[in-house]
Amino acid sequence: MDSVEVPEVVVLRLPLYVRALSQLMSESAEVVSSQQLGSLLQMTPAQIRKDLSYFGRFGKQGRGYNVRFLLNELQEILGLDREWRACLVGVGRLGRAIINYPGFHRDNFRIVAAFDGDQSQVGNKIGAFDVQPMSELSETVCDKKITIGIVAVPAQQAQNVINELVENNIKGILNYAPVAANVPMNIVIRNIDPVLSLQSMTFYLRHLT
Amino acid sequence: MDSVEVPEVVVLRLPLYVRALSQLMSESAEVVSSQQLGSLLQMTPAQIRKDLSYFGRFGKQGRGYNVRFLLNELQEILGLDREWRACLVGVGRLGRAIINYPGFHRDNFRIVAAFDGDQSQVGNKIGAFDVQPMSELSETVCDKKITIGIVAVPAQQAQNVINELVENNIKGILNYAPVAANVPMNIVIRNIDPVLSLQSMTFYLRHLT
DNA sequence: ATCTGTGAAATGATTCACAGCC
DNA sequence: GGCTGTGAATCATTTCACAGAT
Repeated sequence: MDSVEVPEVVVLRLPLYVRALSQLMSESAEVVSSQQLGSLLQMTPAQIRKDLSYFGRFGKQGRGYNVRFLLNELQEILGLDREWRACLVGVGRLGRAIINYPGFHRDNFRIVAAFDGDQSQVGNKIGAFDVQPMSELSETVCDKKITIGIVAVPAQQAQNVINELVENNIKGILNYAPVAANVPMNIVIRNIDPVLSLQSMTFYLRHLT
Repeated sequence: MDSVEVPEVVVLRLPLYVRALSQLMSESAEVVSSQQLGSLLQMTPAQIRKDLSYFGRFGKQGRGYNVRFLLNELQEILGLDREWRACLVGVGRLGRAIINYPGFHRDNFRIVAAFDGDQSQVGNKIGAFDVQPMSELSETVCDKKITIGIVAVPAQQAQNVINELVENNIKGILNYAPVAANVPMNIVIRNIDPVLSLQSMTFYLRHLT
């Protein structure tokens, strides 16, 4: 219940459980043990049980967890039982790819507006909607009940864009720009940075060939 | 030196240091303290010093770290002092976006081949090269000295594709498919999954509106 | 017999705090 | 005065191991 004392690492793992449970649902599994879930996700059963125990007692001793029930509970805990609306900032190649990526939509994250600081992009049609100028951010965020901003601008502009988003009432930021952006403590930011992933990977590969 | 006992969290942070140092270089900074680096990256100076101490003594007491020198050392530690070649598997929308993403190339990661299991994609031109059938994987990996595989296929096919990559001598995998893939212990895998990021974000946002 | 939920123990990561050097 | 490098202390996370439920 008291989300303040749930370790962040635990929260980061909950979506993995949601995904595994969704898969089990689609396979018509009715019950799953922490053991099975663990081997599906390559984690120890103890960790799964401990993680879940932060939020309640969802299992039955001797049996395991009801798949549908646990999935529902976790979705509610994560706030996934509703639609989330996001705006995209930056409609270059990356931004366009993000808009067209069907994965967000499938999981109830809807991109409902697109902005760009570049005048030459403004007014262009991208998918279903027009690219808007940043000056319309405030109004659109309010009108369309947007809570999440997706940042797909060049590194140099990212911090400014993020500042603008925060000033205009955006609460969560998914940042694709390769920068360690600064945000106020009450804002949640997540960075997507494949180059960083590769650069830590090569540490382990460097002695090959 | 002995990379086995460097904690993985530390390795994951090194690329952040590399990036910050690159930026400092471009601003012609010559020296930087753990303090300054920390405020740039929002980390404690102690953590930075401790992280670096796993690999050597790079700083000068009373002064700090020479930017160029530290950058070079870290790049060498991470194996970034050479080019890494990767192949892409899956040339759908996501795959095409990945090929066109200039960020990899800028940091010396080169995508040098593209594959797709779908016959109708094979032979199409994507950027500079032809889409190849999976049957040519083995030969191409060998000929072009590819060590990294980038997976951009639908979730359902991902594990199979990853298995094929591993069987064909790929040592590192950057996986964009939303699955918890299984790989042998000697293979390094990194997952890029923006939906997971959003789903853990909403935990903190769920009580808004 | 099987599996959860959970305190306690063990392990791991971060931060402190200071000696030593510039 | 300022800063690094690092043991020691603190704090966080994972794993163990078992009582209790089915």
